[in-house]
Amino acid sequence: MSELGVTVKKDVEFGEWYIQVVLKSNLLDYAPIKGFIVLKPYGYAIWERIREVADKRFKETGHQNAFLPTLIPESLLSKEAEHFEGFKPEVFWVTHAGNDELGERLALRPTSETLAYEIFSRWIRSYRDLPLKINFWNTALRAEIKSTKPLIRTSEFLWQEGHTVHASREEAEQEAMLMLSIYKEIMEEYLAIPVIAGYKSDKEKFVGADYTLTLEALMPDGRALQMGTSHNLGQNFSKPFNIKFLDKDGREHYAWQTSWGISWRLIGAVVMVHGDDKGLILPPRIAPIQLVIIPIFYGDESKDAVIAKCRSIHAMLKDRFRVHLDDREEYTPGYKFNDWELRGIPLRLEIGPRDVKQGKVVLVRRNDGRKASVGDEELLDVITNMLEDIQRSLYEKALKFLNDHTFFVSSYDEFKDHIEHGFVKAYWCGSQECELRIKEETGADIRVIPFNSHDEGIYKQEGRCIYCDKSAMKIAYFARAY
RNA sequence: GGGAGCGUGGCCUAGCAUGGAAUGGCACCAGUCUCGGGCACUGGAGGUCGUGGGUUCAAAUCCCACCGCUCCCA
Repeated sequence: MSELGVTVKKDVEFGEWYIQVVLKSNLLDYAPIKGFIVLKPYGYAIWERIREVADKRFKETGHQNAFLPTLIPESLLSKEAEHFEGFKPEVFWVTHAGNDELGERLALRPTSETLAYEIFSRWIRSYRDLPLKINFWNTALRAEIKSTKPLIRTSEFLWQEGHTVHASREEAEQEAMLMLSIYKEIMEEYLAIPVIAGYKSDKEKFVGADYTLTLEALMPDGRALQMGTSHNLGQNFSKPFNIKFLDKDGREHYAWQTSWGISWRLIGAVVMVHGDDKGLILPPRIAPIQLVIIPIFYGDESKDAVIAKCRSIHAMLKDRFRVHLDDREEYTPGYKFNDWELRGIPLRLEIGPRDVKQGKVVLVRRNDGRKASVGDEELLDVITNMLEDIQRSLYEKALKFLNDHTFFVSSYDEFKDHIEHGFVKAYWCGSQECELRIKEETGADIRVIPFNSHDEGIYKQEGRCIYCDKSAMKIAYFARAY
């Protein structure tokens, strides 16, 4: 019992719990380099599900996939000064080809804006070439010396980075907002994780962007996790990279740009938000295996009948669901129950001699352990409903946690009382000075300045900054973050 | 940026104080047997004790240096 399963309680030792779950559920392994991980087939299968869903939405909204090099010449990376300064401390550099020192250092991409835009500038001539909407599924490398955590913060990560070029400011704004809404849909409807949407503060925005839109989720330990970002780059890159187009008016204009990304960090969020003391719990819509069939038999005579039924049920389900028949003979059913629970499979289907006789199967829900005995003929409908119900339950539970751990405060003392337990929502005057002080004194950042905060009743009137007490129109969500 | 911990078969671990044949469990392989919540038994294979140097008749153990990894806090 001891070492196969998770040996600590999620509520008691959250950090240790997380590590044990991601390792023991076979999502990933450590790599022989500090801060790097190996995504194993099971973890990669989850990434493939996320990618499938996202890719479909990207294509529906007119984006195309492409690929570009991993290496970026220093001269390009440094072309937009603010951007370069921001990434400089965490860039890995290639300095040699074989034994020969390179004339110019090459960066392992921390993100591809500079490289992509140097290329885009050669592709774009007129307004007819716009909008240009390209997405890259690749990895990025950022040297994380300290505070690494598998999937959440690693020196290399799988992600997608979308890059678009538009003829007008308005179009770029709409694009940044559209992609944020697609991300939100994926997070809430597929990952079953509620998120707060809004703006980053200037301090926290992407270096080189006019502004950054973000989606923030709350983890069970009360810390916030940035789930995805969408940047309006304005003309900050089109100018240094000379992305110009000839417009209908016969004049050349600098283009307007966006970039946006989500990463395998989302898998880490799913683990943290939904998992329990037994291990992973995967939302049905992204689970690589939605239900697992486990045969139970005594002796050879019941075995044949049980296996036969398992096969026919498997055949019946396999076109509708992602289903796996675990017919390994070297493991007992009890072992398999624990094993698949650790891996977070949403539904378990048990078939034993009793069920063969009665024309039924036993269904067990991973999220709440509830068991049901179901007749073969109604199985398809019952499973469909159960998977939907599990998906919904996970979201609702996460939403309740978010609501229960979001605190509106009107004094700095209250702020400090709550900041370790979740999101603290407070008025903020907008000055970076207050933001920095709060960070220093409490360890908390502004995670997001929500959209439409003034539409909600309580915030309609002007308030007072939580730190300096000057008049404030803005509401911000503060939290300690990963 | 600050702090702590750890390196011994694939994994976990004993041994280290007081130097003298490397311990046990899990996993693995073969067979018998079992199966409605991590079955049992028998046998088996598997080791540069992180690396380098030093002390010693003798080093996992003592000394020096290095390397690597992890966690916690900001």
